[in-house]
Amino acid sequence: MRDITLKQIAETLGISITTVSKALKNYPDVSPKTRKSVLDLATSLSYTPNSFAVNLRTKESRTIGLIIPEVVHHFFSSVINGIIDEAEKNGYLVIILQSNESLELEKKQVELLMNKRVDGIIMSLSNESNNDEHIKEIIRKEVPFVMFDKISKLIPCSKVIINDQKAAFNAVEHLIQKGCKKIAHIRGPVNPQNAIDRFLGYKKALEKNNIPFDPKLVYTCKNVTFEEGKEFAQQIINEHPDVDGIFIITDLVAVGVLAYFNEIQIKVPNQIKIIGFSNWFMSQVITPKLSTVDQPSFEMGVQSFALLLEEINAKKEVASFTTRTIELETSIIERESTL
Amino acid sequence: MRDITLKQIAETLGISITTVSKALKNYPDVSPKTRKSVLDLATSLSYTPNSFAVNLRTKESRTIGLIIPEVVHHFFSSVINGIIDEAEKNGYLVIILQSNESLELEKKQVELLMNKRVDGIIMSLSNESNNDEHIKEIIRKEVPFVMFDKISKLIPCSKVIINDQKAAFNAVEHLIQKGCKKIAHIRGPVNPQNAIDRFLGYKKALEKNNIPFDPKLVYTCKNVTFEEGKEFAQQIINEHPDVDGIFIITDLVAVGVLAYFNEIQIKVPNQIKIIGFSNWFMSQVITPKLSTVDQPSFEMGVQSFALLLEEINAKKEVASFTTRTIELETSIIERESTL
DNA sequence: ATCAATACCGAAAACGTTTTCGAAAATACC
DNA sequence: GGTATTTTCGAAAACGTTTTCGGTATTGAT
Repeated sequence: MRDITLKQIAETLGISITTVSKALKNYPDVSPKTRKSVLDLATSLSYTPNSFAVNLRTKESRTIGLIIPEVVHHFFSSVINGIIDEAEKNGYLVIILQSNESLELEKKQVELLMNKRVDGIIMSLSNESNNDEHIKEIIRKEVPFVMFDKISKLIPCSKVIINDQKAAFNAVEHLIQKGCKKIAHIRGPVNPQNAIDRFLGYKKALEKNNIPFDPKLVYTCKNVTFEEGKEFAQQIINEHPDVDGIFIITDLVAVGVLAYFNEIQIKVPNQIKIIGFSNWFMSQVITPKLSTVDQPSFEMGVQSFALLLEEINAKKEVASFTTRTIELETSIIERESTL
Repeated sequence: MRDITLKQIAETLGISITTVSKALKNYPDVSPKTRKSVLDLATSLSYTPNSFAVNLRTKESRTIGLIIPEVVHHFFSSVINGIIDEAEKNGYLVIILQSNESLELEKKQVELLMNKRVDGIIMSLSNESNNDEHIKEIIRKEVPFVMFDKISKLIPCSKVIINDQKAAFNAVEHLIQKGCKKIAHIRGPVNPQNAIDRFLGYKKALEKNNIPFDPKLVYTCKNVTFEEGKEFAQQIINEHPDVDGIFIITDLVAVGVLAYFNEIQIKVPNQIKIIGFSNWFMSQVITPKLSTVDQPSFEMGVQSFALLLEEINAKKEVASFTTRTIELETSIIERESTL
């Protein structure tokens, strides 16, 4: 039971391959009669074009690549969701690869996708990424390319981001409005731009409200885990027992902090107020419910693909294309941990 | 700056395309000298074969398709992780599609992947799936096919599963050993085999321990959500205030139950003991920590791909292939909610 | 020097599609 | 009926690779 090809249809109908192809693609120069007979036979044989041949001929695969640090992560899986959805609506499929936060692997994955000749690549940088060569290679080969969330400002490409600095600023001001006087910050790793920006937002909010900035109150995550949250919570309590508010890089870590405070019976929000980041599903399920910054992850995926598609289409029509940066809105979600 | 092709290498070297191709693929009938010159030029031009052409010629894409109900789900994203990892180790890429628990969409996704001519398909059924025609079509077209977790017993294909019935049996016996006398069950939807099996395991454990089975103590989820957990928890307390143990289809719902009990100050595990299913990350983070059944999701992904690869290779060598079913071990994880 | 065996190379077909361009057939116009 | 125009069709090239098979060129043996 071999696959149906144009040739077979052409032979059984006694016409040429050309005409069959044209009939199926609604070319104007084929008579209604032959078109109908082709269409009828094609559907009755349930013909589907050989995508390998189509790819070769048209030089496009209608497939895009997505590289993210990790799949098992609420934020990223939610972005994946948005990308897959939007891609499918436009007839594109998505190949997903992980960098596991490793620069080496990230490079390899980029290469893999280029060799696969995907029509475009969407990517969020790994924390290790401080080297841009492999990214620049994408641009140089003129493969449509969009970055989201963890971006590099040095790369000229379309981007979908949030304003991390502003969002962090608002989060910390929220703590201040709730009466916090001495606010610690558990920040993300050194490299990623969004960890830097959130830290800067924290600092600015303090400055604007005349709270002295104390670098000793800033704790830096290495792996951004639940366990790190617990450890830093302990450190903070030991080193600065008078801290009354903590702004934390992401909900997962914040939940670790809450867990430790629950253990040693420190009352949140009475004694210490806590605000996280990302609006992870879990933050509304933990006790006390975690205040956080909502990050529109699904929408980020949708917009990322939309931007990529723009670039893909521009490339096809050999039209000029100027990269764009879309900044999505965030909002403070007030729950029990800052009440 | 066009792509490098065999032809270009051949021309600059003044030899034939054939020889270039053979040199690159280590055919024996090319002299060491020409091989070296080809290899040198190829690397210096950083030649990579055009995968579209290779696909067409070899009739394989080294790409597989994966269809799951939803990406944003701890269990599935973890399986994805296993599949992607194992696939990549073997030189395969993974296209991911969601069925959103809809039969209609599931059918469409299967069709998409077949038209794309992926080398194989891995799938977990949606809850709506009671019709098998689209699945049988995969088998009929002899596309290598593996199902995991939510399978259909009627389809003759390789499968990776856990023994849901046994796992549920053990979970309920765990409750009994901890002293529970009246155990309720929040079960999954009607169709999926694993919801049925877990229910049967619950029933058997009661029987074996001479606890009368009461259908009124069984609550059936529609959407398997956190909210449903809260609702059913309320119902159980109202309708059967003397229930002292609950076995719940999955951790997400169990966390909903815990949340409700926390709200109305019912003590877990003192007043009611609770055991979930899946060992979702969150279950060890909530208070009280949730006892649960560990389901090796990553390993499920790994094994699923391994089985698929076996079938793909058998097909390539036109070797016979008999489908296999791998049953992975589960284990009870005892935490605070059943202490 | 002759013959056989081996080493090395390339022509060509094939994978299945898309698209250009010219030719043939049908229709229109006078 | 002859010419001009429009419809309709198909030959052929192209996309870039893999692989078969036959053909030289080279080596070795005698």
